[in-house]
Amino acid sequence: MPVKKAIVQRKAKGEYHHGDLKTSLKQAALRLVRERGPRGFSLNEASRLAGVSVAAPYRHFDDKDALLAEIARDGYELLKLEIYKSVEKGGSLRDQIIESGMAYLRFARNHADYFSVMFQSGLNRSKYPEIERLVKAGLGVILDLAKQYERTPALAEVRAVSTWALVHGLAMLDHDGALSAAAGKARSPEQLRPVLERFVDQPYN
Amino acid sequence: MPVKKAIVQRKAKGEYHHGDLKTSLKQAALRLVRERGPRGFSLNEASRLAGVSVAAPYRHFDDKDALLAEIARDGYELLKLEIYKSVEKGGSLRDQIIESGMAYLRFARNHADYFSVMFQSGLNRSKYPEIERLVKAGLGVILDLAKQYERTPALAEVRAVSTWALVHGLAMLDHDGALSAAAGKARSPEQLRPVLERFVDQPYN
DNA sequence: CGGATAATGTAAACACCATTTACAATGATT
DNA sequence: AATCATTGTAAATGGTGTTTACATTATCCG
Repeated sequence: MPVKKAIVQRKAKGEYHHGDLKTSLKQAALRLVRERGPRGFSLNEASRLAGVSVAAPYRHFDDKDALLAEIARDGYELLKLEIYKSVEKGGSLRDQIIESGMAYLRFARNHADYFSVMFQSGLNRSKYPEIERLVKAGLGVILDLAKQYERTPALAEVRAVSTWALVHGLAMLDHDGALSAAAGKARSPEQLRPVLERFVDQPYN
Repeated sequence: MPVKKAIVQRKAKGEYHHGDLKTSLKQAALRLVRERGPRGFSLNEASRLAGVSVAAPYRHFDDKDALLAEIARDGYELLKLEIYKSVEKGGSLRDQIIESGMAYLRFARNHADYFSVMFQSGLNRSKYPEIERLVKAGLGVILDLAKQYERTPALAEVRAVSTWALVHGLAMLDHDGALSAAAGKARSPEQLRPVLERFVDQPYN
């Protein structure tokens, strides 16, 4: 019979060890980001949420940035998975491209907390090579699709870069409400599908 | 004969008043952002750079966020100016659209510090209506161009949103080095011009 | 099994930071 | 010249990131 789970697993009262402090800290951080924005997160408060002293996190992370970076990494991995899933769902090449873009847009919506940490926390990504690696791998997927879609490598590169930028830009603008603010109405990711379709369907001559 | 200007105007030794503390603080903040990233800025250090006590900033800004917000506002205004300039430079409608996009890309490069504060500082923009207003005005420009460029309002909206997103996405990816990292070589904004041209030249049927 | 050792926690301390308060110096106005 | 708003200071408060020395627990090896 499992103990009732809090949103963030706290250390049990009489215990000395927490059990899974690392993931608890990440959850706590994400919760703080969700509630107070990408800058509203402090290690101390996360420690408190996990029921642990303020020095405990340093057994699991070099410093605050390292915790943030690991969350970002988790986010990139999550995003990668969702994109893979949507590509593997098959369909025509064109549909694969569109679906992977839609997966990106849905990710920005459904995991706004991760998205904030990934793109708005001001993290120095170059200090964390594993993240760089994931970003490049992400572009690799897009580039592969584009190469099949276009006749020449040069066209493929243009196609890949612009598709990536368009999707990322849409996700960004959507993420901080610029789109719905501009339109004066709420927008679901699905409503952006035509934008993506039009873009993908246009030939590069 | 003007006094030799430091990068950030410091208070003169014997003086009690600074003279232009407000802009000095903004310059100091921008410098810190430039040198240490969007999170590497503290009011205390900015005060020190301006040669003033840590309480002085509060005569000019409600709090730290208000200073950040004002810098962001300056950035939006600067961007607006550059876009206006490039639109007014004339040329065909198509060229106006492309040139305003290029102005955006150049801005992200030449004013990376402002760009960071505007889009990566995690500022709560909804708390600062003047910024919201500027963002909407920016979209207004794009929407106007798109309306002239397309036959129907619906097409114009799609055109406007996707153009905005593409340009913003390119600027973002360029800003944090994702593009050059992916290509394995440096990229100048000019090298992105073909991406923009192809996009604008594609008809929406 | 039991003891050594690694892993994981705590408490206390440090320097820094954002912000407030009471007060001082200066500038502007009548 | 007296008055009052503006703009600065010093000192204090409570929060933060991080380190250090020490305590507890888990793990591994004889």
